[in-house]
Amino acid sequence: MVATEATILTDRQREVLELREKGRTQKEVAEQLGTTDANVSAVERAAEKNVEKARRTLELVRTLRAPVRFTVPAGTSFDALVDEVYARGDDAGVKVAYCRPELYAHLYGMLEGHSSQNHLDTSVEMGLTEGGEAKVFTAEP
Amino acid sequence: MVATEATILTDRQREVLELREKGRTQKEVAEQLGTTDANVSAVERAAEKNVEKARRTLELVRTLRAPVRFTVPAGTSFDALVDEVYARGDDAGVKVAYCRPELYAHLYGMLEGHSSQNHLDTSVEMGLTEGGEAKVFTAEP
DNA sequence: GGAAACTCAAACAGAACCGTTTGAGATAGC
DNA sequence: GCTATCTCAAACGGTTCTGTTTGAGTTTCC
Repeated sequence: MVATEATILTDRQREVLELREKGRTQKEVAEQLGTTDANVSAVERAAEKNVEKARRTLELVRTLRAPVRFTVPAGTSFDALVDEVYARGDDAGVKVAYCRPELYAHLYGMLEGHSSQNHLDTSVEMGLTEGGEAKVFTAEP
Repeated sequence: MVATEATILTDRQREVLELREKGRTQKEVAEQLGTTDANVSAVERAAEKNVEKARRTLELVRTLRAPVRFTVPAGTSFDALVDEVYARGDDAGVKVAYCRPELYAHLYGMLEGHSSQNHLDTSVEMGLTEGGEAKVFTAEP
């Protein structure tokens, strides 16, 4: 049995996840635990939600610990934005982990909701992690 | 500002972590948020606990998803244990990510509380992850 | 069509967690 | 010694989460 201590999963959730991982159907798990399949489904869903939360938490922390942070004003073009990211990385001694076209595409994807015609609609807060990943801090609308 | 949605950190915890990350003292953060330094300390502590929980959760899940699992009986020597791990990995087509002395040392460290004189005191449940990491499932005493 | 496996939403009581306050105690630098 | 910084524990009211039940829907395979 795997221990749950100091985890955001409950014992029940771990139990269900473990049996399901072994290939049991929800009904089989339900019978073994003395409950209904609908309940197993619900517990499994809650467990997955928690795992996703844990994943996002670690990503948030990595973002918070970003050693490089700066704000780019509205109206900036993507070309200028890419330049800015490289420049800030250089200043702080962080090597950006993307080549230019990669970074361009990455930022374009992240900022789809904040841009039109290759220019930013709103000002955007950016960061670079220790590993050189580019992050956008501003929440999606 | 960084978003907290779908995370196990609360907005308050993220707020404190963020300001602290910028180098503010707890008292400065307390003044900015209109509370006491003891409170900031408590919130910061809760936040760190949550981050640790998230880390352990992901590790637990990686363990649960281990494709190779087996139990080693009490009395097994570390030499035999190491052999067993390699054999099980071979059987399942998983390449163990350690060379022999590494694996030996790794297992020795993990099983310190469960062994004496190079032999296991108790039976131990083991697993190999997809990446070939060796895990011990049995909880520490 | 029908059965099997699974999902979804609403409701409920009990448990866990939150931020905060209070008061006391480390720990380090001057 | 004093001060600044941070920690720790106990307690509190309030919020959130948990597992469960019930009843009704998918989706998928035969």
